[in-house]
Amino acid sequence: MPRQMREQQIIDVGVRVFAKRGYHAASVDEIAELAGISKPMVYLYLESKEGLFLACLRREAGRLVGAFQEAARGAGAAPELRLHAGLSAFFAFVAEHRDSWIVLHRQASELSEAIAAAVADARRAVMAEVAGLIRDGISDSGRGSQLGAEDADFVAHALVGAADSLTDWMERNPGQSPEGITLRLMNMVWVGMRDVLDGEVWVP
Amino acid sequence: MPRQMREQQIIDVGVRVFAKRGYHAASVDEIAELAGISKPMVYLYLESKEGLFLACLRREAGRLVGAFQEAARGAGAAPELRLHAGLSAFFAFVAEHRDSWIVLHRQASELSEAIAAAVADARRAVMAEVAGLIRDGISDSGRGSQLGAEDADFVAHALVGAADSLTDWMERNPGQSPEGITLRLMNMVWVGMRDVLDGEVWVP
Amino acid sequence: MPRQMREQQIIDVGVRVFAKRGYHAASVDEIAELAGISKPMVYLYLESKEGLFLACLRREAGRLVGAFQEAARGAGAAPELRLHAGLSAFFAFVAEHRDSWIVLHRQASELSEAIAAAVADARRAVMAEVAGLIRDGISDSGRGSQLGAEDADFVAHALVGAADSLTDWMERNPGQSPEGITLRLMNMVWVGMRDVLDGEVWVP
Amino acid sequence: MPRQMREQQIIDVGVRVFAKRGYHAASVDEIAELAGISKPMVYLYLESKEGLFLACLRREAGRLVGAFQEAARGAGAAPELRLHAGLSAFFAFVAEHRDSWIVLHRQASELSEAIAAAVADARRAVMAEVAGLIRDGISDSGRGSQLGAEDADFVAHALVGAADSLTDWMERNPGQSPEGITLRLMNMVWVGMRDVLDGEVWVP
DNA sequence: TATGAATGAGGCTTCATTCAT
DNA sequence: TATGAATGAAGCCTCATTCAT
Repeated sequence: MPRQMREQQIIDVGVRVFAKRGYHAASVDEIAELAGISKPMVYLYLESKEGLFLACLRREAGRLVGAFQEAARGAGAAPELRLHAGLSAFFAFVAEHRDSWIVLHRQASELSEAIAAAVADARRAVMAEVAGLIRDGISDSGRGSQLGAEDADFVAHALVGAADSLTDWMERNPGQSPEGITLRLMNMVWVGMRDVLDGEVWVP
Repeated sequence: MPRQMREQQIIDVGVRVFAKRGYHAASVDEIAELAGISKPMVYLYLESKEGLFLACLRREAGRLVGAFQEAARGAGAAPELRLHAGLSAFFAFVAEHRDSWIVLHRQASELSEAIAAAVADARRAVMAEVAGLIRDGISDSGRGSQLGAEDADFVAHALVGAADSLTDWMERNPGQSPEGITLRLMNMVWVGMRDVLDGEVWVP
Repeated sequence: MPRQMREQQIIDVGVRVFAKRGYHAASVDEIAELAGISKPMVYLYLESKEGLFLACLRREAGRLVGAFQEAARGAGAAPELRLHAGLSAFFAFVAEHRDSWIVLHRQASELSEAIAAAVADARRAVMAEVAGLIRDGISDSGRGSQLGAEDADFVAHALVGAADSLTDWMERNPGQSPEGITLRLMNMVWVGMRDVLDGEVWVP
Repeated sequence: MPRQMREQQIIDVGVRVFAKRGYHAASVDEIAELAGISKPMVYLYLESKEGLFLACLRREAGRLVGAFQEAARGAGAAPELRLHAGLSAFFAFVAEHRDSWIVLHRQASELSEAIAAAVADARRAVMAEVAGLIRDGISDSGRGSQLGAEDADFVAHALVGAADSLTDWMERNPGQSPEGITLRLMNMVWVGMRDVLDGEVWVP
């Protein structure tokens, strides 16, 4: 079997196993066995466990970014349409390529069940707290409530994820005060939510 | 030294080391040494490596959630004020307790440097793509541009984080189509951003 | 609590725990806890784990030998009566003091379940083989068969145990050939069994 | 070196070391070193310390049972001849394969020297007691004394071993009273011994 | 008499990785 | 191109045992 093919085949298995077990728990032994080859082949083609993981990472990241770009590019000139198309492609990719997304997103499976459960609990507690505030905000606004519990949960996920990710931005922008960041995020999300409740709608 | 104190001291060190090395790479040996005690003490007080990690996780999660709740509770009745105060406390906590946040957020450090770099690269590529669209959207809107590159980056981080987190929501709400999720997210973020550009501002 | 009493109390617990877990698997921690005292007390009174075990061993061995001697002594002058009484006391002791016997006899519990099972299997195979021969011998003898399967099993146990124990004798009597030992054992057991089948009976 | 061979070689060493040290005191390190290989090989071929011990146990048990069966099978039709041949093979095996027998029989070496000595002392005391009775019985019987001290010791070993082993039988036959067991054992052994003294001899 | 706190030492096990063919 | 055989290194965990009080 030609080198190119073998390599792809190993990466295929790698993605599957890394997704299932996480980086550390995955063993080269298992990957080699599932790929139907011997361990030295893995090392010959991918250098090391890390090399193999990087190859998996890069291929899947490329595919994900590619899907986003292609969709965005094909959606005309308007930037909001391009963004919309890109996001749409992203969610579709995640829905269709579970293992790829898990490897890129890594998490959960990397840690033991007990730990993963504790992490999930903590995150769930935060979500609940935030979702509660959102719900209160909605009913307080008196704007009627097209938004139910599910929606509040949706907004909470988006908000928590945004905050989570902004901690990276914060790190890269040392001048910014936590307070400033908070205000910006509130403006973006809260104003958007309020206006949506007011009937303002965006459609592609 | 009394039991209670020792336990907290071990957890202190644990948070530091787990933050620096990640769960797998952290060794109980190192933690014991930095705590100035022998390994058996760690096991006597925290049961196992996993037990120690869980203790770290729980204590720091409790502190974070506590900070959020306390701030929210002290901010009056209006939900948006409470949300604002909570977020503010969150960002302040993250800024002040680096290690705690890293342990809770885990990530990068769990993996080797090369891998963490590759992950960061992929994420940065996505960010750049998205930030570009945001910038285009802003200039297109002709609304003048109070928002510069830094702001676009901010929005991109928030948006990507939100999308990232919504993949979990998606998993828990199987009936939802990727397309529906996309639309909701666009409405929340894009409308908010547009209206902010139009001068609508939220202040606490 | 006076030293004497404490010591006996610790030994009581020791016998129980050593019987249940075997020497290695028994932990001083458990013994101290069950005795309701702290570990240093165990060391203060019994020197070491080994010292504790030896104390258990000696006390129980003394009791067993004592029971045997006392019974034998009280059974009159005829040696076979004395032997009979001693054996009787022995079996009664074993039946009544399970833990003591297990500690003296040690075995099974010393090893993991899987290993103990394997050992038991091997011994059972040997028993079956021998019991088969015994049964054959009985029916061959044409002497009618007061002895059933249960009896054959009894004889097999006795015979195998005797052989087993004679390996020690063999070791202490290097001049003896295996063949000679065999002949002696056969004479003792087989002749006895045959004569018993012929109706010769011994009663105390 | 081919896999099969290595495995046998490891088991060879295992038997030697387990016999010398006992299961718990034996270390995989030592076994690997004596086998001239690295520890991981032991685990690759035998799974675990327990797996290695079980392999030793099974191989040696198989050999012992095999020797017994083969001898018995080749000894003609008369059951007593077959039993005789089997016992003969057993004692020969034990004499020739010290380590195998120790591993199968385990004992002494499992425990520390001091403990093993104490156990031996206790057993020796019992033996002496019993042997005394036997001697007395012989001289009492007035049948002359072809049997000397050595013989009495032999009978004592057999008798004690039989009694020892019958405690297992007793456990498996709960209906049986200690007294009943005693009577049976006396009949079997004492009658045999008496008749042997009377000149009744069994020869193959 | 009694103990809470502490440790040195050592064992089993598992990898990622590489020869030699 | 392909592999069967082999290992260095390191980690988690558990004990018997002892201070200092």
